[in-house]
Amino acid sequence: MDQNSLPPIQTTARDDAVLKALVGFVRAEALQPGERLPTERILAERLKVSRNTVREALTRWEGLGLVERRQGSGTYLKAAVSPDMLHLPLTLAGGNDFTSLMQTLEIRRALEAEAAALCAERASQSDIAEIERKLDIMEQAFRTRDGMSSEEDWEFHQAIYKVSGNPLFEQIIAAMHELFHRFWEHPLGVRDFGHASFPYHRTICERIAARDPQGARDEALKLIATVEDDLKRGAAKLKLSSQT
Amino acid sequence: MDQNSLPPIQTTARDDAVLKALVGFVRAEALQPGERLPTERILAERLKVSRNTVREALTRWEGLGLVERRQGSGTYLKAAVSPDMLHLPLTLAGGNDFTSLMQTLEIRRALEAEAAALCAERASQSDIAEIERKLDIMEQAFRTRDGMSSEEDWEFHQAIYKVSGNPLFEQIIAAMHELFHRFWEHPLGVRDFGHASFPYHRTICERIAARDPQGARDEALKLIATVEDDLKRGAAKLKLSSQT
DNA sequence: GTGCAGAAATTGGTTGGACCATTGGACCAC
DNA sequence: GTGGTCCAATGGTCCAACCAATTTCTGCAC
Repeated sequence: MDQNSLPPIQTTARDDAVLKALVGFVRAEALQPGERLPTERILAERLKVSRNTVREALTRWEGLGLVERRQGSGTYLKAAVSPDMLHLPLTLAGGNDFTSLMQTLEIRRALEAEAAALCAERASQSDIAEIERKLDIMEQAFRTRDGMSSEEDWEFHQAIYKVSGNPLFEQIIAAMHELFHRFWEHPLGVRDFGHASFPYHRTICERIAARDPQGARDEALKLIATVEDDLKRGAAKLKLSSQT
Repeated sequence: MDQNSLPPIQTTARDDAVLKALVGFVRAEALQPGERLPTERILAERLKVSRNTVREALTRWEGLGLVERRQGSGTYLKAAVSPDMLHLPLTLAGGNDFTSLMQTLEIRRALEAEAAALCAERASQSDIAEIERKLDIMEQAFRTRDGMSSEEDWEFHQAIYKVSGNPLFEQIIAAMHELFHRFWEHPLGVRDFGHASFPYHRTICERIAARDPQGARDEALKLIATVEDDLKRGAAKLKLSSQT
């Protein structure tokens, strides 16, 4: 027998019920990110549950980054919600060391290559034009400021993920990106970090425009490889300076 | 001005303080995953905070999958904790249609191949032995029950992710796995779903044992390709039957 | 002693009510 | 307008119970 055919009854699921009701409310009211939710006291009254229960439910959502609570002000929606969301709490033990950063790059290497290949397969003419536009903006910023620009660089990559047709790429890589940059002010002291990756943005774009999935994949791999090299150089430098 | 030079002050941080103390406790007692934490009442007393505050803190950890609460039994550690853990909750919008399932497979294809390759590079002799053991169990189950066994199959794959040395692989692929199986009782009516993937488990294992990253990658790609084929066959069948 | 049903203790889940700290707007003096 | 004070609204914390699920103990039948 399929054990899923008889799910365990949920006699106690107050928090989840509250969240479910809240999803319904958000959708019914068409609340957008940034807007304010009802106060805890009102929710408790409306849903006929204790305010404490409401708080536990909201604490869950807060931990998931779906809402933000501001004492004295209210609770605000931070992201879109839908009934069939899947929450994936990524936990990276070890934090700010070299290993963790390298791990985010391993994930990104795999996904970046796949996204570039899919993009090359599926891009329409207008898609390609848009990617080239982002590339121009990025190269412009690079020359003007004589260095990689996180902002414009990121937008170029996002354009690729978008054209890949699979929103999961953007979501997951964005998570890796944030994980990476959370420890990235300039802790590793590599001044020209990212410089080496610059030329590969154009080559990726060219392979996509040529509808060459394998070529796009290869160029994406080269790009990530340069970032990995930068990271290793930074780590070596750090190790050296901490051994004095 | 760097806007980071003047971060907002944190006047209240009771929950975080509780979690910080709890991290210290877990490390001091060298608690392993599976072991039980002190009861909420004891924690409240020891930390001189309300039980409510303790509960909010634990709710956070529960949402992050670090801890599991069982009414009447206790609160149990589910994963290793460290002071400098990094959490990034990722929420994926799920869908139950063919496209969504295909998208999870695209992600999995990229990650599965990379994980297999890394595994082939990094596996020790004992790692290989462990993977072969899981493979034997899976094949045994396959022959006994004459069909793919989700449970044993999944354990085999997990063994590979583990040996890859990067916990993110397991975390992300597990999410894709759940997303996939959430709408998978047998909705597509493909009886022998998964049969075609069977032989590739052994070939992957062989390439890993031979320390052949590229070979392992190729076999992993073939495995995912069979699943994609099954999915497409199921979708075609479904389309046909719904057109009657 | 063994085995098992039922009582008792333990533990997380929920409730209601109270008070504190922060916020943001209203109002006022200048 | 500027700056200050006051005040109501809101999230944060606390307390003291009680409920519900689980575990442990107890005592009886055998």
